[in-house]
Amino acid sequence: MHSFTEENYLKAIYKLQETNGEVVATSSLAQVMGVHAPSVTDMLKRMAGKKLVTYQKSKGFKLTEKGKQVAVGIIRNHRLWEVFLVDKLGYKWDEVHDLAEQLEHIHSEDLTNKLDKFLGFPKADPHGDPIPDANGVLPKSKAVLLSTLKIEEKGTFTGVTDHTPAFLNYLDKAGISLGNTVKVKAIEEFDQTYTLQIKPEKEIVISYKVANSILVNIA
Amino acid sequence: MHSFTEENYLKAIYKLQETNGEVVATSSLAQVMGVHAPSVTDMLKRMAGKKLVTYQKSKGFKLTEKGKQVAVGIIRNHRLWEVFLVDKLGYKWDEVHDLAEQLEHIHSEDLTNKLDKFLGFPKADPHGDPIPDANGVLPKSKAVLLSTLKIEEKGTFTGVTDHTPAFLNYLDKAGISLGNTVKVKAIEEFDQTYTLQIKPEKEIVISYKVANSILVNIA
DNA sequence: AAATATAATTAGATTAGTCTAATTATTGTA
DNA sequence: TACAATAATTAGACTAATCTAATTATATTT
Ligand SMILES: [Mn+2]
Ligand SMILES: [Mn+2]
Ligand SMILES: [Mn+2]
Ligand SMILES: [Mn+2]
Repeated sequence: MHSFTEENYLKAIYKLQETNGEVVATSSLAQVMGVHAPSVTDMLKRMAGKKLVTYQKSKGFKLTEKGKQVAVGIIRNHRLWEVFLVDKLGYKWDEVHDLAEQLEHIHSEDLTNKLDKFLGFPKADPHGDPIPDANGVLPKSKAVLLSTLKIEEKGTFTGVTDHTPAFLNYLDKAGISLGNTVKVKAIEEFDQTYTLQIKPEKEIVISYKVANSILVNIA
Repeated sequence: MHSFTEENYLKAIYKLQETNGEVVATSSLAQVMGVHAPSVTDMLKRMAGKKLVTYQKSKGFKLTEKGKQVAVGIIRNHRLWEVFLVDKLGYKWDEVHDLAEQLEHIHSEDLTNKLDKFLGFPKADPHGDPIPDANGVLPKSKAVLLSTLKIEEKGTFTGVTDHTPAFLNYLDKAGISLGNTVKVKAIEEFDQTYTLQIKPEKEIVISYKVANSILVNIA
């Protein structure tokens, strides 16, 4: 079908479009793909030929509907495999991303769907990211950054925006896990440090940087 | 580490060495890899440079110890994934080979070992082929071809030498599954057709070709 | 608007893995 | 042993994905 490389470009474009708007620049893509700009220009021209992206010289590019379908399919694979690794094989949430980067490229819709069923049709991966369904529909999340909450507001910890093992490990050590209820007890004026209540009698202090990497659903 | 292509060459050489003796010919390998002879010469020269095989111009090649280790590792992956697909995802034994051809190339010893544990350290894959342990040790099987049994001899069906879906499906239809006890009731002089007793009161007739593709452990 | 800085593309090369056509080596037979 | 058949290698070319260096296009300042 498509090469791993093409699939990785599609995924990267998809994610850039999600966060940075419709049109993606050569340089951004080069950066996230870890290649130099001319490689991107070349690759994208080839992919435009396959109708996976639209491309106008020096104007950037965006995914076609077809390209988007493929991208979402890979993301579905990635997140389902992450659930498998954590729920079934006992991996920790900070260990699974690189393996899922490999497993996401196994080409079989049937396998993906059987895996989905085996896992009990999970709605989110171990990091709280939503899993597209078999039709490529991605549930729209209404989670917001913890850093947008005001004092006394409450929410449920549903995801992270930083997926690095370093950050995930920090959360483990701090005792914050997906599903926890958090209530903002105080926000330090000077440096935006947050004091949170998690569990009835546990209070913790986190930096703004941390609060800005945590997603919550407001209660 | 190694490319998928290299891994597939190693696996193919390993299997050729198992069945056709130590030294492998360019043409045999070209045939099983589905490429033309010059591609093999090229590839094998590169692989000799990496000390995966030894190569003497026009004299054929064989795996080094290092090459053998890699090959056995891939085979371990392949067979464990086949067990996963059948035992956990509900695939049938004739459907899993091509998926395992993809999954076997996931690079992670740790994943392989966790999968092994999750599956309960199986000794054999769904086709009865032995699974190498974490040290690459492959249990030596003493299974023989059903076609070597004499009248009134009994055995346990433990594997197949033909892995095609067509043959596996035939066995399903004939009602022969791994683990079944078989007893040779008659062998037709004219065409070597076998009459077998499987289960207390069930007798079936199979061709020589079939008897020659079934492995049994003599009781 | 012109000058400068930044971003993107083109040109030309490289590597892995493959091909076809031509050549050389090995093997089997007369 | 010499001749023919078969097997293997070399030569030269192609594609996907990458690179560096040079060039062109766009954006930002003065
Ligand atoms: Mn991930
Ligand atoms: Mn994830
Ligand atoms: Mn198989
Ligand atoms: Mn098998």
